Amino acid sequence: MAKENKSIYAILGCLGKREWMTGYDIKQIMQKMSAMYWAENNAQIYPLLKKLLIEKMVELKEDSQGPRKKLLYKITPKGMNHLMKWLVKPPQELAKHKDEYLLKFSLGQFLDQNELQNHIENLLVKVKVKKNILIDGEQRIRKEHEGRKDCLYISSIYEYGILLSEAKVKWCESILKKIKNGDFQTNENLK
Amino acid sequence: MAKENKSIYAILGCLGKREWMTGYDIKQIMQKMSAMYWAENNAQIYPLLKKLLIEKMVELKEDSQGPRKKLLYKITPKGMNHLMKWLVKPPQELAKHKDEYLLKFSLGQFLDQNELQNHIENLLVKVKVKKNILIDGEQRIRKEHEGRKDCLYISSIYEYGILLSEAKVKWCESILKKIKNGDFQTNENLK
DNA sequence: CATCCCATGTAATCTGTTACATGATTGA
DNA sequence: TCAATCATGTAACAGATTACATGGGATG
Repeated sequence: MAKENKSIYAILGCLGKREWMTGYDIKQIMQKMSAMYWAENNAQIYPLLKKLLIEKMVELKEDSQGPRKKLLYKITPKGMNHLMKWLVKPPQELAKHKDEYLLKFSLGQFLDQNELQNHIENLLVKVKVKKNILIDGEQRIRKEHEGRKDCLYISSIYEYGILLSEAKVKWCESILKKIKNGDFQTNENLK
Repeated sequence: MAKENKSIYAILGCLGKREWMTGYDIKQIMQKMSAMYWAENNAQIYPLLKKLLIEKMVELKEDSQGPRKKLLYKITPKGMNHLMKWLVKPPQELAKHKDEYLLKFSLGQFLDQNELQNHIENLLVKVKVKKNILIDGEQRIRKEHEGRKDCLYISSIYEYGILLSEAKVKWCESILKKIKNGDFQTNENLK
């Protein structure tokens, strides 16, 4: 059985929340979500919008009023129905990912101790930066989305990212302690 | 600039740790790693091994001794050098992922309260199961890999997975509390 | 005698990324 | 007037997934 393309649900979901959005609007939203749980780029969004239009999941309105031409999309009842059917089904899998940091770390025996330490310090910095971005983002969402139906959902997703970042910080710090303690077998000769 | 295919480093990394492995052996290892940070399936491994062979990053030995023919690969100095060059470079990005649970959760306003609750309970169960698998896995690694250079690396990666699982459990539980408290705006009419 | 594991692979399809092309408006 | 942002898109390529094909050996 062909796997369903979940990207279309991400797009339909955006359109379910707000009517008459452009492909560009959707891309902007996706970009914000991408930090947390979903990424989509415009080489996917525009063709998928066309596909959804052909399947009558969305409808199109051209806006020539404003200064420039915009293509505005709205979800149809058929599209909403399609979204809902998928939404109520239990998700199939936990998120899988390819993590370059962990791949390199798993091969740490081939690195010098200071190279290994650099990688983890580098990761720690990035995770801390991301955590702060998420903390700010959550504050912003609480204000901007106040009163909106999805406010608590979105801020909860930020909360999720923050909790995970904290766990990662904890891990990095414990690893750094072990590295400095010389616990890891590294490669100080070859190369 | 074309993005480098990191899958080849995952394969070279496996071969860097142990000589004369078959494609099947590599696949088995990848399968274990996939729970944590890297997934690769055999439709990628076999063609990549051939590519690596052509590029003289690995060498091949055919084993006809045993009951069935095996193709055994070993990393070459050139391959090792290629691996090392990549390994010392700072990783470029934090892991991105598409998380179906979070996507559905972000659209929770379209679900009934009990459907929303089901999704999170479902996630909580899976995360707890995964956490226990990782705890067992870490124990096993500590024994099986004892004395091996990568023992602490691999067990640390399990530790990473465990810490993240714990953070997820914490999140699910706090969300469930809020759902039961009726904090989330859900859709009890439509559909 | 069936099923699972070992072992190697391919074809077709789907998904994702990069780079590019185009051009208007806004703000410093 | 220059850069950033708004806005829509495509081509080419890279990567991943599914399903299939093949067949020996071991276990029950």
